[in-house]
Amino acid sequence: MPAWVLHVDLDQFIAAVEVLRRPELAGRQVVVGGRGDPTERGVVATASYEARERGVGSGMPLRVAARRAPDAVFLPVDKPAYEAASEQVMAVLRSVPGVQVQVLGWDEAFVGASTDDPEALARRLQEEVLAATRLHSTVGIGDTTVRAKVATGFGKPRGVFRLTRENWLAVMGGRPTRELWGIGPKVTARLAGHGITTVSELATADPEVLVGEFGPRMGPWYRQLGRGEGAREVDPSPWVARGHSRERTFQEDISGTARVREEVAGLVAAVLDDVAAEGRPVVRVTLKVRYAPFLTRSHGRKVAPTHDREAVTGTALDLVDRVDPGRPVRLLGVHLEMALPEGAREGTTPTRGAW
DNA sequence: TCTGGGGTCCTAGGACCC
DNA sequence: TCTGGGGTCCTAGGACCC
Repeated sequence: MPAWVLHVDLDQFIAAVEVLRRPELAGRQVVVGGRGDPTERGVVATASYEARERGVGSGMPLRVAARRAPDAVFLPVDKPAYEAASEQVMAVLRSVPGVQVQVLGWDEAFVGASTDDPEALARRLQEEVLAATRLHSTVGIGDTTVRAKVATGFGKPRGVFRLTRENWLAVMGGRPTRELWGIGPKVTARLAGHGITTVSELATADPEVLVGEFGPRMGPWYRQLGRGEGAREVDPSPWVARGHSRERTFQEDISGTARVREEVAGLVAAVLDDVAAEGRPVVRVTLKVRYAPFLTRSHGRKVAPTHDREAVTGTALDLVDRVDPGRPVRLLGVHLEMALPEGAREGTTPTRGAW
């Protein structure tokens, strides 16, 4: 039996979870983001289809969303609720016999399986997730992770779509490179500078041109993306975080070394709690500063592997010395990188989290 | 209109060493 | 006239994704 990769993606995940516990919101314009106050600094995490019709989309400042959809219901981001729903969904997927599950995020996962009828498996996954959680999903079927992920976009909402070596170029060849997973606005522009604007042009691009533009690693990888190639199997091994971070955008810019130190100390304490839960030592401390209006700088320092909270806090506070005391600060962030566990594998292809 | 938060990985350039 | 040079570590920034 042939091996398949299925990409399961929940439809409107965050908005759907909110509507499930507030049925009166069904059919209304719902915008989830920040603390749910559209007069505050913050952006849209998810908008319901009804809100999207008014031009509201992910990443948009809440203030703009409120202007476009003045009648929308604004809700705060409730991370624990989404995590709980996500765990339920993943448990359902894992309960299916003979499949391997690779979680990509709250609302999506790769499912690997050998079957003669991948569409039947896709429908079964959708039905079981719906029955257990009342959440609808779309499934992309592919012979690689890249094709499965892209296929999902053609199945939305609540559908199933198959993309393989046979139909990849017929379906994707004429489309813009931007539609590929991992190609954003910057790379799109750089490709266009070489006359490469479609997927088929990328698939057949001169490898030397791509290496010259993007380097020996990313150049060949982008060409592979254009061909829909990638991993043929899912990786079910447990996720091992490289680091943890906390950052905070202030509703009003702050200033003064004392205030900055106070905020940094609070952020470090929170991240240290996350790190402690994993039991691995800290090996690098990075302080992120966003000055008004929007200039971002980072200052990092490698440290000898340590579990000592005071040492880590001290390093973070030392880094505050690099903050310009004369500029108002809009955001502060602390990132702690941890030592990898013994035997952790290093990636062999460019992997943005999930590839 | 004014730009979140939590992640991952890659690259460039300087320091340092032999 | 001469400006070595390759490898590795560290840091800052960039790009992308959900």
